[in-house]
Amino acid sequence: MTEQHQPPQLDENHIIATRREKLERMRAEGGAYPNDFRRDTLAEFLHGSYGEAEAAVLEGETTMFALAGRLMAKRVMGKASFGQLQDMSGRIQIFVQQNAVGEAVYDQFKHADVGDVLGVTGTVFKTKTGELSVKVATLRVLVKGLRPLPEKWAGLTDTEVRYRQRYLDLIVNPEVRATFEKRGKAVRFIRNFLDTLGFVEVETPMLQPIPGGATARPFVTHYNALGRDFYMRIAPELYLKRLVVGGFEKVYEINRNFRNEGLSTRHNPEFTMLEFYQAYADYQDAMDLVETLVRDVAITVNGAGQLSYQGRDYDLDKPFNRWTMKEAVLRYNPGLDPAVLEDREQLAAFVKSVGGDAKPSYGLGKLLTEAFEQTAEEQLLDPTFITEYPTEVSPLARCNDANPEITDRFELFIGGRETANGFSELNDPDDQAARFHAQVAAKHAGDDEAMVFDADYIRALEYGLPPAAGVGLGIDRLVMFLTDSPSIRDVLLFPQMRPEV
RNA sequence: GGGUCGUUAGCUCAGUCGGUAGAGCAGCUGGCUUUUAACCAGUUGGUCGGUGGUUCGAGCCCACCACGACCCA
Repeated sequence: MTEQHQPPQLDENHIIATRREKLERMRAEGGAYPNDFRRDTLAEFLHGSYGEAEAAVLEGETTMFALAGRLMAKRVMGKASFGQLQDMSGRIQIFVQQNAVGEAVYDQFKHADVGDVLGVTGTVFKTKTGELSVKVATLRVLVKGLRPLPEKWAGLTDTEVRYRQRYLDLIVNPEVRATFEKRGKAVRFIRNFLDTLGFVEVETPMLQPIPGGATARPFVTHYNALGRDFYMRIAPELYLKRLVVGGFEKVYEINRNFRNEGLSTRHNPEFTMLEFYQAYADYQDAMDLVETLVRDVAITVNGAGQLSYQGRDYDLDKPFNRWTMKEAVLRYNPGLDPAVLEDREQLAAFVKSVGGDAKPSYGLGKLLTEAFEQTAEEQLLDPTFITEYPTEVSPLARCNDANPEITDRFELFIGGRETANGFSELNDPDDQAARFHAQVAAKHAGDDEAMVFDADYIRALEYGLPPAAGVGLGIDRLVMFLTDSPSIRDVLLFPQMRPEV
């Protein structure tokens, strides 16, 4: 019994050792990891079909069902026992009687452990407390669980273990599964929403020779065959706009971006963005589309436009606020003289007074943005579009026709967090080249988030990018909001963590 | 990067003034044919995150390190 299947005892305790002994017994009897059991129903189906039926009616019910799942609770009383079986659809109680299944099988169930995967057949009935249950006819242990599950009452609460061992979190915390099902539903809805409007979904490179489309530090990797470094993309933007040049006039991509930043409850180094581009549309059209999309995704996922996030109520059915950046700064700084926003020295002093950065190289636009980020951003709880972003901080956006100091750009804030960013695209290749040069200069001046010159992108613009609007929308932050999740890690199945020691 | 808090049995947590390491659940043994945190009796299980230090003696005090949570940048 002690020979061939015994792996090195690295992480053993007596509970695991006991379960291994049970496994060895199963191996010896030739039934350790079978894959010939087939279920024909799910817990949810049984509840749906029989949950409302009277106990007396079910007594005549002879239909045999086969179901399988993880044993989540076990209550043994002499010669009759109850258990809870959990499958992908939910849980259902099973009732095992010695004189129904025989002494050997009953004994097997008595020694089964919470965490084992069982396959059972049987008929439905209701207990005297009225709980729909399966009266077991046959029962097999399909998979022996070697590690004990977390304690049944307090459960698994250690956030570190929950994130590192998400499978365990999913087994014992049903609401985690619900969050990720909502996430899937939201993404599916967004695809369907855009498809219906005639957008085409595409996939563009994640491994890029020149990182572009956003101001952020990229991850660097090495391409052996080419003998040079490549970058994990920080945004798909420049590729998607090349596709608009190529004639994909309504195009989108939902996929991962990578930014070389710290870890926090709001940031994960890889995150999911929707980006879409529409030719012959401007940022106002894009705002309208985003507003509809966000409202409808909430209704699809949660059933209503009204929802609660971290204890505060939100009503997405109401029109979203639309303020300019200056309006937002003045709104949250009631004593501030609007003239200050037009004077570089006074504005720099103000920015410093509210804890912002005011480097000598910053112009009025960058200082205004600092003031906005310091004093307004996190107060933008109800969905709010902020417009009139300074050109200085918007290297890819089209300048406003009436005022070249600002761009036709918006950001959407929900719950104090930036959730979407969109603008009328800059399609003048000479203007774009000039802004790239400014970014390159900023990079040389020490801004390691500044952009790199992308000559092919300029070449594409020289063929002619139709007038267009584009939007990036953070899926993770949207899902956080929709699922009332305080941390981005709660909406990522496997959030980035420091490696285990 | 800085601050605060945390790390004790498989899980959830206690641990007094520095003086032999505790509970519940889980596990094991026995009893129990409608339980549902089942119950009753008995019982196993510990490198107290790691490394040093102070001390006759450290889970507890000190230093450093690792990982995590929260706040700040």
